[in-house]
Amino acid sequence: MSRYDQKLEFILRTAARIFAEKNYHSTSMRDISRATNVSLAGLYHYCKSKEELLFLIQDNCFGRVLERLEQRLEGVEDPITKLGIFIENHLSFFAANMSEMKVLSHEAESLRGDLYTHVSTRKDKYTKLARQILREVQESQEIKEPIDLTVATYALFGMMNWIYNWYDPQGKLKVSDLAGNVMKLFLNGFLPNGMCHGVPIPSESPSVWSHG
Amino acid sequence: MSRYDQKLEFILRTAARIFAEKNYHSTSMRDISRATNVSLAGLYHYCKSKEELLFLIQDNCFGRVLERLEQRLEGVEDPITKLGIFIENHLSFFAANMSEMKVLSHEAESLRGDLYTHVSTRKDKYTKLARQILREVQESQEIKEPIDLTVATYALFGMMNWIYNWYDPQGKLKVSDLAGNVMKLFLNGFLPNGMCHGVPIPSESPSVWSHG
DNA sequence: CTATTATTCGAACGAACGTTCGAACTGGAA
DNA sequence: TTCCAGTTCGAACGTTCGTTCGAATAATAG
Repeated sequence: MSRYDQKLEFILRTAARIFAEKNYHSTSMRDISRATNVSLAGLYHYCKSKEELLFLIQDNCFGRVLERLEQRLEGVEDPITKLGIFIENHLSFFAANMSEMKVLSHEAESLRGDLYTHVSTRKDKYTKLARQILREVQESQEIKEPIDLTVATYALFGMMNWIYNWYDPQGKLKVSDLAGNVMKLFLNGFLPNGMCHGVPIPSESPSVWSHG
Repeated sequence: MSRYDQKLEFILRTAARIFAEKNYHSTSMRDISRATNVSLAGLYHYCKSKEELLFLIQDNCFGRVLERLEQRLEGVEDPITKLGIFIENHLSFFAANMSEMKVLSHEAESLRGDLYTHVSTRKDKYTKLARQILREVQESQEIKEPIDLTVATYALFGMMNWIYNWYDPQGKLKVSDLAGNVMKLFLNGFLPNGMCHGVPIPSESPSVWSHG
C-alpha cells in the first residue's frame, strides 16, 4: 500500500473519530488538521472537500460491513441462522468500529446530491436484505398474528444502531453478550414460539480499515 | 396567553421543524428568520441565543412527555400494564410531534454546559423509570435466562427513537398499530412466555405546544 | 548530479455565521 | 392627544468557515 493511501487512511480514521465526537457539521477542517498534524491546505491533497471525507468514511465502512456479511452468509440456507449471522455481524462490526458506524448512522442526512444517493442506495440494499431474511424467517413458521415486516425491520435496526448512544465496547458487557441478548430479545419477540436457536460467534474482531 | 408567548411558541415550532429537516448545526438563524418572517434581530427579542432555542424545544418537549406519562401511570400497579402505557405514551407522542422528538433524540449532544446537563438529567430520570418498569416486569415473572436489563432498556429506546428515520405518521401504518407491534415485539422477546397483555390506546392526540 | 514529479504548507480569499446596537415603529393607558 | 413600554428591524460587528494559490520542500527517476 502506497504512502499516499496510508496517509489517506490515517486522515479518514482521525476524521471519523472527530466527526463521531463533535458531529460532522460542527467539525471544522481546522479541527482535522490539528488532530492529524497535516496542514489545512495539505488535507486537500487527499480529498477534494470536507464532504468527500464524510463520504469516504461512510462508503468505506458500509462496504466492509456488506462484504463481511456476504462472506458469512454464503451457503447458509436456514433463515434463523441467517438472521443470527446478520445481527451478530452488524453488532460486532459496530462495536469494533464505533466511530465510523456512528458517523454512518448519525450523519445519514449530512451528505447531499450524488454522494447522498450513493450511500443511500447501499443502505436500501442492506435494509432490503434484512427485510428479506425476516420474511423468510416469518414464512418458515406458523404464526397466528405476525408482526408487521416494516415495523420489525426498523425495530431491529433501531435496537442495533442505537448502541452508539450507550454501549462501551471496553466495558463489562461483551460484544458477544450484547449480540446474544439482542438476538434473543428480537427473535423471541418476532417469533413468539420459543424458537431461538444459538448462533456461533466468530472470534475475529473486524476492523474497518485494513492494515495489510 | 400573551402575544409574546404565542409568538415565541410559533418561533419554537418553526425552529423545531427546520432543526429536524436540516439539523441544528447546519441551520442558521437566518434560516429561522426566513421561515418565521421575523427579522434576524427580532428573533433575539424572544431568545438570547440559538442554543437557547434548541434548549427550549428539547426541554419543553421532554416536559410534556414526562407530564403526560406521570398522569397516565397514576394509580397503575401492574408492571406489564405500566410498560404498555410507557411504550404507547412514548410512541404516540413521538408520532404526534415528530420534529420536536427528532430534535430531542438526534441533537442530544448539541447542547453544552448547564443546558446540556439540565436536559441530560431529565433524560436520565426517564431512562431510569423505564429501567425500573422493566425490572418490575422481569421480577413479576419466572424466567429461566432473563435478558440483561441494560440491553433491554436501550434496545427498547432504540426501537422507539429510531422511528424518526422511517415512520410517516400520515402513512398507512397507524400509530396504534405501530405501538401495538412494538409492544408485542418487545414484550414477547423480553418475556418469552406468551405473556403479552393488551393495553388500551387513548384516543387523544397529544401536542407539544399547548394551544390554550 | 539533474530533471521531474509528488507532497506540504503559510497566507489569504470571499462567504456565511451568531450576535449586537440604536433607531424606528406599534398599541394601549391616561 | 400624549406618552411609554413593548416590539421590530436594517445594518453592521468580529469571527470562523471551506477552499485556493503559489511557492517551498521531499522523493524519485534517468
